[in-house]
Amino acid sequence: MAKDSEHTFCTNAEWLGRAHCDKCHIRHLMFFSELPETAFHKLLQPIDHYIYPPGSVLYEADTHKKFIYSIRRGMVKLVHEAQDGSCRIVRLLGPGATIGLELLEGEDYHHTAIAVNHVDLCKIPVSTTRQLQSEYPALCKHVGQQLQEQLDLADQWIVALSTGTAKQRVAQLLLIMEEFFSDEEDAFILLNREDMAAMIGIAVETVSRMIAKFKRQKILYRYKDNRFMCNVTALQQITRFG
Amino acid sequence: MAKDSEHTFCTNAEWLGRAHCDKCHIRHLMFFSELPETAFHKLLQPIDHYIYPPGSVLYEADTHKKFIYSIRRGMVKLVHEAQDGSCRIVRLLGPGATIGLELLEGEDYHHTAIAVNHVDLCKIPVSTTRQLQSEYPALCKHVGQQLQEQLDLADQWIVALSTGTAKQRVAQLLLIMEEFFSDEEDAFILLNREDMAAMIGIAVETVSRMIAKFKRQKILYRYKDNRFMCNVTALQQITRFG
DNA sequence: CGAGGGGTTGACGCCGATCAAAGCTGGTGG
DNA sequence: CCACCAGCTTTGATCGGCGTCAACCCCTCG
Repeated sequence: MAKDSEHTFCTNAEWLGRAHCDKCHIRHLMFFSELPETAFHKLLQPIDHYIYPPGSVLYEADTHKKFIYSIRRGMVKLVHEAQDGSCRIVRLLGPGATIGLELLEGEDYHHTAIAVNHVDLCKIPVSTTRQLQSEYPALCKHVGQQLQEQLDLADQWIVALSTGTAKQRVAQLLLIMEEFFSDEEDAFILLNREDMAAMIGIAVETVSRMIAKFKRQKILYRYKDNRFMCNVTALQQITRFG
Repeated sequence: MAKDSEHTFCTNAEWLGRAHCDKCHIRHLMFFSELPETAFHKLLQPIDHYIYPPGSVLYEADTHKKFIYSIRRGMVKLVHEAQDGSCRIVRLLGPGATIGLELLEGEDYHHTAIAVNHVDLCKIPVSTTRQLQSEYPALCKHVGQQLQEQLDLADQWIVALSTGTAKQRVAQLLLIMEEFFSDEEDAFILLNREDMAAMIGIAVETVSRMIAKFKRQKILYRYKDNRFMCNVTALQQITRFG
């Protein structure tokens, strides 16, 4: 088996071990969903499985490491930082999403990827991806699907989160959290104000005001711990009429 | 050769005739750039070549026609219209871009596509694309490239055109026009105020004010006809410091 | 010549950015 | 166990930018 040149084993707290894609119980929604089990028997580079704590930087924009990540659990934000230090979140991704796919076309990452939650993911060398792509054309189709999904998300970001009044945008954001990131009990984790502000492009204080108001109006309410629920129809009204 | 069931020949003013992809002099930048000439000898459905006048609707969101378009000349805007009638332009595409690729994954178009200019394009049936994809895996890679490019554009849209003050956004928009849509003389066509407003999400009057101010400051000036040039460094200053 | 559409400019009011200060909460150490 | 602190959230006060409405200009076309 090839040597892993980047990590010293056993001293990396985040490293959980080699991924066993052929036995992965959630492979149906992961990056290699279409491949047969035998595909993983002759990989030149290992696929590793990590857990990162909140705030971890998975990779930075304009660097050229050589890994694609498939998210198993948790949320990752893709961030663009302007030269003046301010930053804008351009995407928020969860289980099943693949990030770093731009390495298949170009040299370096297009965003900085940061763990929002505790994030559980598989780290796949680009070379492995290329190898599997050439052997299994179905993987190309899956790459296309991933890209199309992210394109749709980006478009939604423009239309829903970058248009309208602050109130409307916050409402849209909550609807998105509820739709894409709610757990089996239909509750979702409320991001901190800074992240929300960076998503919709308004000031932190304004986000806080809107969220506080929604809480007072019981449109948004704590369910358990840090998990919240919201009145979807009320929020939809707001997105339409302000 | 298969019948063209949609168009009555010779009565359609926009129809220019069958495309001859194997002889196309700009094929290197079109959708089928990687395919050998022989690939086009056994197509089940024809590929047609059209010119549409400005304002033509190529397709509408949420309809399910079955064509992908490869742009040869001119500009196409992808529009999302909200339920209240307002609309937002999420992408502006030029020669070499392919639109309608979402049909490869789903049933219907995700945007309304409208010609900005006189637009010259090839209309490719989805079935033909699938057929060629299965025969030539290289086409899959090209689809991936197209999607990645559009994803990068969408991200740029979020970061550059949906962030900052009105002045900064207009400056960013001009820089984008100059970078991506300038002709061989480095001049570009100035869009009308309504389109610009729909791109950056601000009021028409505000766009007008900014453009007028830039003209007065000679940061933007008419070159010939409706073609303009701009002072790039001045605009870059503005995007940074307002 | 008049009508109509797009662009420009002015006046006004409101939304939201900014600065500042005061709660709240979780973590640390005495 | 409580005091204290740091970081996050909330709230208030103020001011500027921008949306809105309206008038006017300019050009094209009938």
